This record gives sequence, structure tokens and C-alpha cells, in this order.
Amino acid sequence: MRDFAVLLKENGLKATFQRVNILEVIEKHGHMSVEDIYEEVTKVHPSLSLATIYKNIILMQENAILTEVPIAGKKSKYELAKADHMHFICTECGTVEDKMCLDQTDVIFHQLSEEKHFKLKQRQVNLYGICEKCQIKEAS
Amino acid sequence: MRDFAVLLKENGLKATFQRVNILEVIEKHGHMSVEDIYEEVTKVHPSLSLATIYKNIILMQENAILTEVPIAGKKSKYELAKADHMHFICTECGTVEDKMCLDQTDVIFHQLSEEKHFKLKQRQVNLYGICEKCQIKEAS
DNA sequence: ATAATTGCAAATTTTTTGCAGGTTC
DNA sequence: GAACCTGCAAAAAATTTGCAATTAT
Repeated sequence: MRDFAVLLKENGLKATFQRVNILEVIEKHGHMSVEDIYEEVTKVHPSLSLATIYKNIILMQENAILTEVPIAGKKSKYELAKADHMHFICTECGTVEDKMCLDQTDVIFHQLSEEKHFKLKQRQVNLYGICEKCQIKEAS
Repeated sequence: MRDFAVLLKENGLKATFQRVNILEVIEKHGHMSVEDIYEEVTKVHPSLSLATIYKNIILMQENAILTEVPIAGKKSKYELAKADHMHFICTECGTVEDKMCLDQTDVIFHQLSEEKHFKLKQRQVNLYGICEKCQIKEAS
């Protein structure tokens, strides 16, 4: 488990129990909506409030600790900021799975960063479909 | 301007003034949030309600007439369903611009559709950065 | 010690719902 | 004329805000 207290301090944020807790559950589960986080985190720290989660998600995004993964037809999920990757998103159950970028994605990104009229900062490649579990469920 | 009445009927939906109107403003502006649509559409048809927009956006997505473009840090926008393309999204002003897919995106998509554990349906490549206008604004 | 952070409650904003009246085919 | 659709108003859900009490450094 990463040392989130240090990570927070490096970004000039105080390492409160709440923040570390939020980051730990996100690390553990990978991709979580605000509500997912709330449910998990209150198991350990029942008084942790939704307002605190909202405030911190915003703050941690500003500090590039968290990244939002907006999803068509569902609520956004949040993940720890990490090296560029793609997402498999299940349109049935909403599960998000990371997928390493292929070589071609770098080619594309590089080519697009040449575009003079748009200063490219970040890419997000989201692949929608049906995950293994839901395929099995559908079949039956 | 496309004949949206026909498009709606092809999908088994009644061609109401409201629906055609919603589709026309989206066609004209390219990418619009619910609120954008409401503001535009009420200029022509002041009594058109938000509830109608919400109901129809859902319905038209189910019928593959509209596509949601979810955007990190901003509200989703909606566009007419069309051939695969990428989006340049300005993180300052929220403007969305379409960008044709490069050849490599097809290679990637094809390669990923071989993955046995995920039945790939749709891709969404979103490129975040600063648009020309906002670059100029920043510089000054 | 002090500046930042939390948690509550209230306010605001966004989205959904039910239904009576109106419209499309 | 039957089924569908709209617009209202109310309800529900999601997010933000202000502030007094608490906590991290």
C-alpha cells in the first residue's frame, strides 16, 4: 500500500485520516464513484461525511492525485493518477478495467500534439462494451 | 439540414415539434449540454420544458440518434450519432471539437476487439487541452 | 499557535416522476 | 381513436456552501 500521508504532504495538503482513508479505498478498488467511496469509507470511519468526500475529490484532482473517469450513461468514477492507460467500461454493470496503452496510442498522441491550434495536455481513451461476467449473465 | 422527422419515425418515435427542434439545435451547435439545449430551444419554443429535454435525450440515446460525450470536470454534452471520431475538449471553456480518427485508431480498435474477455462495442477518444481562443486569452 | 480541515445542516442545483391534457399517426 | 408525448408541479437525488468545533503541523 502506498504511503498516502507522504503523497498528500508533498502536495501541501494535510494528511488527515479522512484523506488517507479515501485514497486507500480508491487504491484498493481501482475505480469508484462518490457513492462507492462513501459506502466503503464509512465502514471504517462511520462519521466521515459526504461533504468531506466532495471537497477532497475536488482538491485532490487539482493536485493531480486523483483523476476523474467520466462515463457515458453513468456517474463519474475516480482513480489514482497514474501513467497513461485506457479503460474498458462495461455498459451493463459499470465496471472499469485499466488496459495498458498500445504503441499506436503513443503515435497518435504525438501526432496530435503537433496540431498548432490545440495545446494537448491529456488523453482519455475509453472503450465501451460488455465485460466477461455480464456476457455470461446475458447468455443464460 | 437533415430531415429529423424521418429519422425519428424510422426509429419508431413520433416526430413532435419538440424533438425535431432539439435535434436541430444540436446539429447546429455540434455539442450541447442539457442546459445549452434548453436555452437555445426555448428561444424558438418558449414553453418547451426541461423535463421534455431530459426524457428525450434518454430516449434518443437508446435509439442511437444521440450520443453522450461525458467530460471530466464538466457536464456531459450530447451530439448527433455519427461515424467514429475523436474529441478535442478545452479544459478552460469546455468547447468540444470533432477530429477525424487517424488510421492508427482503427488498428487499435481492431486489435482490442480480439480480446476475448471484453465484447467491445464503442470507443471514445477524448483529448483534453487548451483551445486556440483560450491560448490567446491566457497569453494576454 | 495557527492555519487548515471536518461534519453538520441548510441551500442550491440537477434529474426524475406522475399525471392531466394535448398531439401524432 | 389509441397510443404516445408534453409540460407542469412536486419529489428525489446530487452537489455546494457556511460555519463552529476540531485537528495537523
